[in-house]
Amino acid sequence: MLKQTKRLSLVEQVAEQIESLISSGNWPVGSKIPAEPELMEQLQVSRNTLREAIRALTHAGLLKTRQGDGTYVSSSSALGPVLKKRILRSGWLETLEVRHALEKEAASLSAERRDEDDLERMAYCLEQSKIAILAGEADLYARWDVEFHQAIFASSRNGLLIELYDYISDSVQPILVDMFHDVPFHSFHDNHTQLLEAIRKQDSEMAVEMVQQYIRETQEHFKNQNITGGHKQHGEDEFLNQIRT
Amino acid sequence: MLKQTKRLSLVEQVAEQIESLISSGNWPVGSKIPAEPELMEQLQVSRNTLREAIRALTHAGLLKTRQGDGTYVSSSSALGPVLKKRILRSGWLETLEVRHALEKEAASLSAERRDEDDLERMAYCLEQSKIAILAGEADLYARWDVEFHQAIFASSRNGLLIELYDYISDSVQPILVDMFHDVPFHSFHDNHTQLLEAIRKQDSEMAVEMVQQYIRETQEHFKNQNITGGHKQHGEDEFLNQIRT
DNA sequence: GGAAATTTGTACGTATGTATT
DNA sequence: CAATACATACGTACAAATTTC
Repeated sequence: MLKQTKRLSLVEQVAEQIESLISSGNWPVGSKIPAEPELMEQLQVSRNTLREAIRALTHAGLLKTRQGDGTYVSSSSALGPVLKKRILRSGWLETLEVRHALEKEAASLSAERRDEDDLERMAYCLEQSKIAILAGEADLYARWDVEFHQAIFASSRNGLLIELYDYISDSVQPILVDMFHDVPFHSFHDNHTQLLEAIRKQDSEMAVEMVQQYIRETQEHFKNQNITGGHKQHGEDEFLNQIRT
Repeated sequence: MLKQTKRLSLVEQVAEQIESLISSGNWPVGSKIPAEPELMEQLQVSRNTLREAIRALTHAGLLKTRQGDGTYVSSSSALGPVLKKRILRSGWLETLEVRHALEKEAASLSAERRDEDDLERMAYCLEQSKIAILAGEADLYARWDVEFHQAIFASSRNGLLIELYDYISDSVQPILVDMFHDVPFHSFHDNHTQLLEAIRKQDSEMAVEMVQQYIRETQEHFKNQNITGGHKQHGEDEFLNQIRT
């Protein structure tokens, strides 16, 4: 029943062009795109056609328009916004379980594929987090903890895995930052040090075991806190969402 | 500080309404939605406003319009189409690695949470696949194999996990069906039988081990076939990295 | 407060593809 | 096959709301 249209509609062509301008970096995230009259001239289309294209990308989460001001790039990929919207309908536990699945895979792949630069990057992140611990700065520690995990994912050499983790990780970041206030930092730091060592020795099984260890600690925290709800607490502030994601 | 922009744009309101009609099942997948004039009347908006809303949902993959015919519902969720589009840019190996990450998690969770109905369903799927093997029907076996895995995911009780698997699984289905022609079925069937047994005994570690076993067989097949991966050239890099192990 | 810039919403006309008579 | 009706595609023009300076 489904037939493939040989020719894309004009609106889709325009949307494709704009999308490629965004993904290529010509229109960076946060930048203001040209006004309607100018784009009409450059793309040689009518206002209605241009508006439908922009509306499509706005709905997809790539653009944000502010009446009386202009239209701004809010994301470089359509996957992020959609995934985040879906995650809002899930409970914290569901989201964390998916995140953990990705973390175990990344640790395993990292142990196989990491190079010296990767190891150096991970070690640097751990050093910085150690400094943050000694200074007692929870926020700073959380930031370097995230960087550490992202370094592991980067060394997995799997772009899809990296991207999925980024979006899911963003959505559960608040709850994890909150957790850092109740759980002793050094426990995670010791674990992460062993995780790095396993990756350095290319011991996939040990790396996965280390990931599972801090996952268990995270889950213990959830049980103690008796958190059962969804993401709603952090979902209502979507209105004052900045231009940048 | 009265900051909140109280109202969504008219177009977004219309899009929301249509989206909820789709996700609620009032407009099932494959059905034809009312024509523009009728929707204009029902929603009390102008034609352009309605068209922008429909265009947004069309771009998101929820609707498909055919000039001269009408507009049809093509998906009940926005996540599926976007994820599939993203996967097209990845290599087969990348996609399979993510899929495997989800499968391991699902097997582990299933071992913890499955009930008797779940076990019954899984056992039934295995029986049917056994029948397909004896009849020598590869397509039929592939279908029941998919059903078996979906039964495992269903018993993970994690809606996000289930949804992600569905979309990713769809995208790699062709390559897996192809693989069934070269790999002895009974090897997978024996493995799956043990996997079911592990889930029945609520032995998470054994369940994960069984998943990893058939993953290894799948990867062996890829090495032998010298498949360079996906629709993109860069997929070859990931494959070569995988070869090194 | 006012003027300019920008997006929003509406109305109408024409063209083109599809199905039906 | 031709004619007709219907549905979507694309274009122009005008008025309104919002933000910035």
